[in-house]
Amino acid sequence: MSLSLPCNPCTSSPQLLDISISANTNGDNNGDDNDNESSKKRPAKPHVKTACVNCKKAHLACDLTRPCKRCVSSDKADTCHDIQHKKRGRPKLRGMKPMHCHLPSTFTMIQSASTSANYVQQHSNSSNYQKPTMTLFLSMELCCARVSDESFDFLGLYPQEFSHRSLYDFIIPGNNGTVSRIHRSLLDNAVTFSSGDKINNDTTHHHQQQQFQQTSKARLLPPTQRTTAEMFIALPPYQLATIANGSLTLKETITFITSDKSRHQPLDARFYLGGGSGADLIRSDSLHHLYIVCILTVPDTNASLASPSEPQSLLNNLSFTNNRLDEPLYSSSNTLALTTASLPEIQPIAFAQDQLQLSPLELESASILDFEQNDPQQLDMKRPANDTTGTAAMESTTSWTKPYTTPSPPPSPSSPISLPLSISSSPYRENLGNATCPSSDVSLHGIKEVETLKKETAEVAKPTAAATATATATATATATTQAPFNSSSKQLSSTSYSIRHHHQRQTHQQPHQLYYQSMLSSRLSVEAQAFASSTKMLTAPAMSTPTYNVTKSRFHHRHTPPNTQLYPLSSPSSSSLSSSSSSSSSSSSSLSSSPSSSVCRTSSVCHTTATSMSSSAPSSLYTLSSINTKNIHLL
DNA sequence: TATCTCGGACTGTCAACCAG
DNA sequence: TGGTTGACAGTCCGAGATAC
Repeated sequence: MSLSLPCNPCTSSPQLLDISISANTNGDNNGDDNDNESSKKRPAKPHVKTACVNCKKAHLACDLTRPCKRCVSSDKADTCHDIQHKKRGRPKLRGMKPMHCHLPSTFTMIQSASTSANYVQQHSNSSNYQKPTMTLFLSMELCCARVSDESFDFLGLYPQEFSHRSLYDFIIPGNNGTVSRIHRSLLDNAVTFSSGDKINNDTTHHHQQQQFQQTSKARLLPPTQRTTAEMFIALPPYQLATIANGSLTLKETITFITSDKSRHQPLDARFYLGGGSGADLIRSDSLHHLYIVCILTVPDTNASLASPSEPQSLLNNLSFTNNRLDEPLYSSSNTLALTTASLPEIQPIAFAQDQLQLSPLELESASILDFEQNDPQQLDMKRPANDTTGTAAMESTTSWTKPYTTPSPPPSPSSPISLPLSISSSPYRENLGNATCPSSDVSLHGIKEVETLKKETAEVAKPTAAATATATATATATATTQAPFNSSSKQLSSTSYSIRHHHQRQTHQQPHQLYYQSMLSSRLSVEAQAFASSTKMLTAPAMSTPTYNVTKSRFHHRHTPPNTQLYPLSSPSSSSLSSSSSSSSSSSSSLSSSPSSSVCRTSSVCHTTATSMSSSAPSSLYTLSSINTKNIHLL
């Protein structure tokens, strides 16, 4: 008769493990006549406290070692790691907790503590206003690596519930496009920032600008941090929240799905590239440290009415005080010292938003325009200042501030917020064209300066673009390709088109598209998946995932349609997931599906990056078969 | 035959509830 | 306050499916 020993966590210790096993052995020896009973009852083998991701996926026994024996035997040692568990036990009654109550949490406390270190508390009385913020640290694939405790207050979801899952899982399907575009913008921001690692600080401003233009070019983004990266756990939140040198900050109101799936919660979201682990967009060798930070706040109707004369935080390092994240980032008085003419030296000029490029993303690309047109006040982009890693070139940006798109009424002429600097500074914004500029909160002065800058940039761009047709994306391309969308630049259209088409023939790809090809996660946006599928990795750079020998794969036989060339990202879905897949993304379905199993599968996909998938073919089997790519086949 | 998938049993954890 | 209950999450057995 076997002994049914409780699987106490203490049994994880080797000593107790041995005791329990021996007890079981004794029990079996004493009662071998009850085979039927013993066969029904579980053996007393204690469960490990945490199974590795591979064993969990396979529903197989794991052990305490890492890599576990099973992973070693199955050649999956490189992907053998623990996953973050959800909170066990009966959940607290969610209805008992008032929404958005600001309970002290470790995360918040740490973040608050960071205020003194990384934030500038410009006005003392602003500290009286405490607004809870929810922070998400995401991989460059928008998979959640770490989430602050406020997730429960905001969405009724525990931080663990975000683990390794895509951000798309938590937003309404209608916002997929918005998030996708933000994602794309961040990727472009990362990929097309100046590749000139060294800019001579002694050069004159004009020379510096030219040098910046010349040294700027598209570059390849190396494999970045996965959601399981140690840094997400090891680094304190305030450090992770540090913005990467050169990153843009994108603001958008995104509607999230709460724990009560029938209820949605709109939140103001700010996205920027995280530099807490040393990522610096100026230094190409640090790009693999990149990740994405998303800060969420509850939309504040009063914020839009905030008077510019109210105490506002100065955009310094992180550009705002963390307890004022909900506020529009009005510039402080010293913002006026900045002029658009000074912007190019620090802006990521190598944006190539070739809107009319005849790529598979044509419609999506054009939607960038819609993005702003449809809701011009939603997108907020500001120049970041940086943290301690700021270079000399970026030091001039430390006072960058940018309150641009808030629902607030246009500032008064006496307001220090007279110039929407981010518009002129951001090539992304520039790319949107004047038609995309919100009319309500942009002063004429600002528009004129924007157009002046565009013209200047375009003039510099023309010869450069013609000479560098082989470049994937350049700032000059930005200046030319945005022309069709810019009514004020029509005089450049003809030239721009010729240059653009020539450029298009050479590359066909934008920076973020290169990234889509390199970071082959099913949790990427539909756009990314579609692009990676359509381009079939033919032009993928050196960082591309090694091709997977699908001839050994089961799903190749199961699911591969005729004449379909398989690539990791575009691998067909498994039969188990195909039923729940949707064209928008697999995210929505996974959220609404059954808890444990679906989460398990979802997280497994999130773990899958180019590196993991390329690690070994057998280990890719599961992932590949789990990827939902129903929409891929529709392309 | 080997390997993989996955339903579901079993068990741990924890908040809510309740009796003393 | 301590015990009980219930809800939920994690582990992994084992049956069935699939590949070779």
